Amino acid sequence: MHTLLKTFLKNRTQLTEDSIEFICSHFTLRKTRRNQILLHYGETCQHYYFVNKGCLRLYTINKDGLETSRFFAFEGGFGTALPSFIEHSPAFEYLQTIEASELLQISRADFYTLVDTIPQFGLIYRQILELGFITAQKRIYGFQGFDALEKIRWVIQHQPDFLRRVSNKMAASYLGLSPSTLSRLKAKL
Amino acid sequence: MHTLLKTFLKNRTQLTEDSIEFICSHFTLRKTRRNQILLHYGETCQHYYFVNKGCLRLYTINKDGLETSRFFAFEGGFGTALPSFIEHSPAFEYLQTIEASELLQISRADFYTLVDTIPQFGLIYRQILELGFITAQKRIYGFQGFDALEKIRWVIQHQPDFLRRVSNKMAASYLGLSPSTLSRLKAKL
DNA sequence: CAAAAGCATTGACCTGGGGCAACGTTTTCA
DNA sequence: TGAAAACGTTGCCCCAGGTCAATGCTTTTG
Repeated sequence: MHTLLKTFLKNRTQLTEDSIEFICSHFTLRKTRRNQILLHYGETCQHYYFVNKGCLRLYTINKDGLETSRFFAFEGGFGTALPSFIEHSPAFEYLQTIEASELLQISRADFYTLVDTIPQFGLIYRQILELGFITAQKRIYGFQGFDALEKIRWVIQHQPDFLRRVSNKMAASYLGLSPSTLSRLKAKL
Repeated sequence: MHTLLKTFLKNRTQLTEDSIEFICSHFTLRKTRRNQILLHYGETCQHYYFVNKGCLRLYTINKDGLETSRFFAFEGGFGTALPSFIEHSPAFEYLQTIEASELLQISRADFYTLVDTIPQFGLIYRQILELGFITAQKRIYGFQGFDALEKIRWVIQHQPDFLRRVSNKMAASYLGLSPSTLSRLKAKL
């Protein structure tokens, strides 16, 4: 059950088998259905999730009812509503699994206890933050000045499975395009 | 010379006077001119900067020669080309002071030594990362679905001094608008 | 397993905001 | 301090990509 998570941990730091077991023991399995919502807008996020199977999506709905996808985590990735989780404040976003999924979840309290007591785990958290920061920057700034076609080429290049895995509608809302435009342009390669 | 930095540190954690002095002793003063470039595209960023006076800008120039401003740090703020600094790799951006400025700079090596040896400083770094992450998210996702006028209202609301302090051109490149559009819309309040 | 709801695709039409250029003002620097 | 360069503003034109709607396909659910 914790195989994938253990691999994740081993790939990032030197940790003894015992520490790894100890860390893993704080993660519990949660099975979810397609389109199941884990966190509603306005709720405070209490868990960090590791995706064992399936896919986690972070999104918002603006005042006009328009959905915007912010982030997707697939197998082997971590995800949560980070601003809410960090600041312990109501989220301005939703968290859902877009497929039937298996998540390993850890509570906020346990998470920060591990961060503060196991230096290696603190390091992993720092890496997650650093990487998250960099990835977000790259996506955003990489997109700056891109037209619709360039954005599509960009995802195909950087996340080859993305368009296959995610619905046209969600992909469009991630790229900041209308579903029609994405559909039209995909038809032209 | 280190007054502002000390205030910054004191506001964020409990640190003894000695630790604060010790931390500050690693920051050296650097005076720069208007439009002086501190880091060129392709160079590896070796310093973290604290702005004592003036303003630091992070920007890129794309293949068509178009400038995009990514981030501004004013008095009392930290700034650097974070992806390059973190990954110790060539930057895909420039760093400059857009006014004559006084910066307190710390070398990458010293910075990470402090992070690793003074837990409180590690905590401050974590806070900077968390905050940077959240701020970036808010700016980006806050802008999603905003039209030009809404973006302008957003900065006026959240960074009232910004439009006054920064040239029309730079503000436009930060907001993802053309200078003409920004100019036109400012005229209509 | 059939009705209903949701999604993808595509055509017709429309518009926000970008590009370009002209002109006045401000900044730069020899 | 004066010529040159850079910037801000504004008018005119145009197009990438949005909205809306029709059609057919796929998924959901009672």
